[in-house]
Amino acid sequence: MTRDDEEPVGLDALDRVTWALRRAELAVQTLKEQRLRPLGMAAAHYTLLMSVHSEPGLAGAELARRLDVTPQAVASLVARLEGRGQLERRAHPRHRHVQELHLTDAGREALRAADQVIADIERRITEDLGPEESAQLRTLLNRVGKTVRDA
Amino acid sequence: MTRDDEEPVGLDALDRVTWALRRAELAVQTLKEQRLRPLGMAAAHYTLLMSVHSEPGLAGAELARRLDVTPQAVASLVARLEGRGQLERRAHPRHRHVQELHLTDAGREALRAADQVIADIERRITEDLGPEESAQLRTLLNRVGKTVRDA
DNA sequence: TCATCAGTATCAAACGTTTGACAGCAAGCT
DNA sequence: AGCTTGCTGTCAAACGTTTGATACTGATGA
Repeated sequence: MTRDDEEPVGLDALDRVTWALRRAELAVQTLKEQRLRPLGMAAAHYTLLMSVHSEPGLAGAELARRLDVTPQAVASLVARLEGRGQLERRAHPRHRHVQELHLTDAGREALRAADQVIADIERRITEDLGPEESAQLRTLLNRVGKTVRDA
Repeated sequence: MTRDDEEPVGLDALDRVTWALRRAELAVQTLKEQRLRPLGMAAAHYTLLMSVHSEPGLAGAELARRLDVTPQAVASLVARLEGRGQLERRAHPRHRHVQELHLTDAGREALRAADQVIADIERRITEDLGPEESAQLRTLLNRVGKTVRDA
């Protein structure tokens, strides 16, 4: 490296990949939140319900790991959703201290309504990109995730 | 659309583009935070310093719009960075109520150190992807952002 | 058997952000 | 001039999350 990199600071920061990534994610998240609000649901609630739906019966701590959030954050969401009757905590058959998480019928219905909204956003994106480039974007994003996690 | 989409809920949610987007952004953000911590700086601080560096002299509210955060969040960050002597607020020449934001020398130095860390992460990603696909990823992400913002 | 260890859940406190409301300043208009 | 409108910055309160600490359970190994 004989090049003279002694710039005061990178001036090319605006067109970095991670910058574009942040902007895109922020925009998507904002739109989701906005569309979900009329249904009385936050994006975090939807994410949690969807996770429980796809893998019923796992514990809060385990769920927290999958979503990359703290166990307390999950507990907070679970408490709220349980209060609404959309989620239910059952005692684990073997480990008494552990609680399995399951969706109630009301929870399934709420998730169904929310997922229509989310799926619509997803559809708008994939239609704009086209099927080929959507798949490519997914691949690239997964590769970035893997690279960064291994760092 | 004669297809029967009456699934109880999308079971394909795990390989949606927006899901991959969330995972990737989360991983990148986590790594940034982790690498920036030893320097006593949060990712939000870095972002703010970088923005002020690239466009000095703009007001807090204007800065908030560029970063897609609330003015209060900016004010909070500015207060902290000003307390550290990395940022300075000057009275606008015409509008007395408005305050221009400028970096101090200490701020420039802190930004330089932080940017080495961030640029290293960026480099790791772009090297892993290759220049061609990095550019493509950037393009796709920008398109997603634009599509979603127009929705 | 008993002791240690890993994993889960819960509590309390600190932190950062959002929301809502307020006051000040400049430009535009009647 | 006087008035409205738009934008700015600040304050206070509510909310959600993280951090740190604690109690309990089941499994592991001496």
